[in-house]
Amino acid sequence: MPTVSAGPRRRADAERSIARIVSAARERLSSDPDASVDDIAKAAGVGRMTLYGHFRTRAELVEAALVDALRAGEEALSSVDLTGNARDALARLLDSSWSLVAESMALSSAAQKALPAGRVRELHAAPARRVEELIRRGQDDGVFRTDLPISWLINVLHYILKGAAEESRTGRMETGEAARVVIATAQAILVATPPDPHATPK
Amino acid sequence: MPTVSAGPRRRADAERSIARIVSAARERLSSDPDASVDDIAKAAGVGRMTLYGHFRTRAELVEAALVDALRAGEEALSSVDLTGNARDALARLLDSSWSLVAESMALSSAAQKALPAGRVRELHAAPARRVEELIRRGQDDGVFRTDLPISWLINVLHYILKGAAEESRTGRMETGEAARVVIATAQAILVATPPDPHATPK
DNA sequence: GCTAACTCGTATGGTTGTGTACGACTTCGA
DNA sequence: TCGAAGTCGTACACAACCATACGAGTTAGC
Repeated sequence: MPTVSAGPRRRADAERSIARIVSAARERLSSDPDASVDDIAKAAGVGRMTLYGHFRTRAELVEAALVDALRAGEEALSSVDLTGNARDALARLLDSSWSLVAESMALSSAAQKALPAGRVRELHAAPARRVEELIRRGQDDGVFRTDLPISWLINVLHYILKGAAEESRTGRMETGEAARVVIATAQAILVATPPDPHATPK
Repeated sequence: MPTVSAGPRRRADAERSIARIVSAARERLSSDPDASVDDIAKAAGVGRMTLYGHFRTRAELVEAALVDALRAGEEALSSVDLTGNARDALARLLDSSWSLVAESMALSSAAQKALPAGRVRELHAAPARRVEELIRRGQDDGVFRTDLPISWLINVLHYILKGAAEESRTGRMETGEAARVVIATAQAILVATPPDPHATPK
């Protein structure tokens, strides 16, 4: 795996090529999950053979692109302040996550097809943990609801983000509007309704 | 389009073949959106050539399958009582929609790829209208929120359903649990929070 | 029972994409 | 500067898939 892991010391130009390839793979796959290896090589400005010299299969390439995108996302999200009121922290987190998810949505679906089942979810474990911790804290504080499975609460946020990304991609929603809508929707799902006026009798 | 539209009178066996093909197409494409024409023909128990005799291209076949699935869905949903409290009506509608969407999710994605852009949404217009009317009524009754675009409210329900379908498909959520979770989530999104405890100051 | 409609197998052509092989050229790095 | 590492083009093998053509057999419908 010549991604970021301990490389057996490569030459400088090889390093540069790999960087350009991974970058191009992210860019191309993010706009078309079915982009061919050839497309990506062209976009990277290298020959297809060079690419195959570093990534033996398409799957390896896609995984490297996804890992890189996740790394970049992790970096961007690590600076988000998650302290204080959980409801507001959630808003801040979503505000920063929104564009990241929107951009790498197609990439994820490419990975879904090219990688063995479960691998994508496995790679998303770290970012998911961040969300999970925030939700748990909100629950402990009595701000978030506890009557639905935590795994669903985590994933539904992702589905909402993906949905909003598609709305904006196809021009059905303004990009600026999207953040507001996503946050309002997510809060509606997560925030515990205090009294519940005409609660359904059990 | 040899689907349901006024056929130029076909023979009985042809009619039967078409029915079997469309049915097989629905079944196969619903479990694998990339199923080949050959797969579908085999599943229908007919030769590939027979299939091509009725559907000139793959796109035509996929569209026929989608139209048929939508027709079946429309039929099932037409018996749902949407009167009374909008919140409860929504629950009934989702309870009936849930499994339909879950089953035809892959089919939709197949259509997304095989059909020209926007065509899928066009075909979904009728079912979407049903949801829209319910939401509007709920808004008029003061039961549903009005601070988010109606198109988003409609689509987000669909995203939730798709999400729940995936959760259940990959075994991360019980099928029985899914309906409850979907309904609770959808209600949280749509139902207007009466007081809003610590409203964000404008 | 006769015709037209239908079915079906096999073969063929064309496209697209993945992955490998070979050989020549260029660039890094010590 | 010299060897190794890297790059690159072309070509090839291979596999799917879509779509068409031909021709022979089968069935429905009047």
